[in-house]
Amino acid sequence: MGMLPGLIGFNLRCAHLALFQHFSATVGQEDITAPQFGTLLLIEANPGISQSAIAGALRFDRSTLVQIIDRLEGRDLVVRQVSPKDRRSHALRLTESGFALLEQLKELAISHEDDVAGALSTDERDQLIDLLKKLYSRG
Amino acid sequence: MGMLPGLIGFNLRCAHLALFQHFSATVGQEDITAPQFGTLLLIEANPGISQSAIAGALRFDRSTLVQIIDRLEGRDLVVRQVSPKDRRSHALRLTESGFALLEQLKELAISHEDDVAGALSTDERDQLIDLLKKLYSRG
DNA sequence: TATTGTTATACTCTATAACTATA
DNA sequence: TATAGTTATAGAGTATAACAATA
Repeated sequence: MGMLPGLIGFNLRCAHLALFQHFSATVGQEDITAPQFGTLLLIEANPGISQSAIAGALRFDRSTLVQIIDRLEGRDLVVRQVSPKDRRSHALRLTESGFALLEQLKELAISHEDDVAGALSTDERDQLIDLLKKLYSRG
Repeated sequence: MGMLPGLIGFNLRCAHLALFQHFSATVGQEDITAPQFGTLLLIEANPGISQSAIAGALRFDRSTLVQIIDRLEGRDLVVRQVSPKDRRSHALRLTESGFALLEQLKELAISHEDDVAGALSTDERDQLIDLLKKLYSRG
């Protein structure tokens, strides 16, 4: 395998691929992608949040958020309301079905998480998250 | 941010994104993507390797390898030879320019690696790779 | 029958650039 | 002049399905 197994990038790629596939097979049963799931969580935690704020938090372009919200709104999980404070921006909220689905998704996500972290102890899991945060929290 | 910061998947995604962008800005100067780089390394380490073997090692579909090799062959970095052992398969080898470019790429990759791992100690770096391997080496 | 590579095709994810409405 | 969102478009990355040649 040459130098590949010693590179952070290669191992990150493999892990990301494996997790992504497992996510699709579990949480994805409900036809939700990881960016969509993250968006729903942010709206739940911050009712009335704007598209740009989500884009900033998830490190996406504004135009990418348009498409994510389009799909979620098309499925009646999210509504765009005109913000009373700034009429350029949209205040996003979960619908009833949005809340209901998100509850299911969170349960699926937890069992997905437990499943993929099955090979790790609790300490190792915390360590891993810590190291990953260090990796992307600067630069 | 809701439950996001506590999820392995979210942190893996952010780290992967950050590394991918850094890779593009450094190793990618030579118009080489991560899968192309991995492919070149595998061919160098295993002259005469087949497309399917690479696909297996990198966890890609066979049809994806066709396109990767197409691009590398189009740039005269790799050649497809008919395998003497199994005339269905292609024995892949680096060209002179392939070898030359790969030398440059390896240097770039090492400094890319040092750069992104700058926030980590040597121990932490080894730990991270170890934990990532555990994550994808089963299931 | 099974496997290697190929083709044609399509889908997802993401971004860029130009636009509008509002600030 | 700057910002929020939108549109149209494009590119990268990857996969599926059907096919030819070979095993």
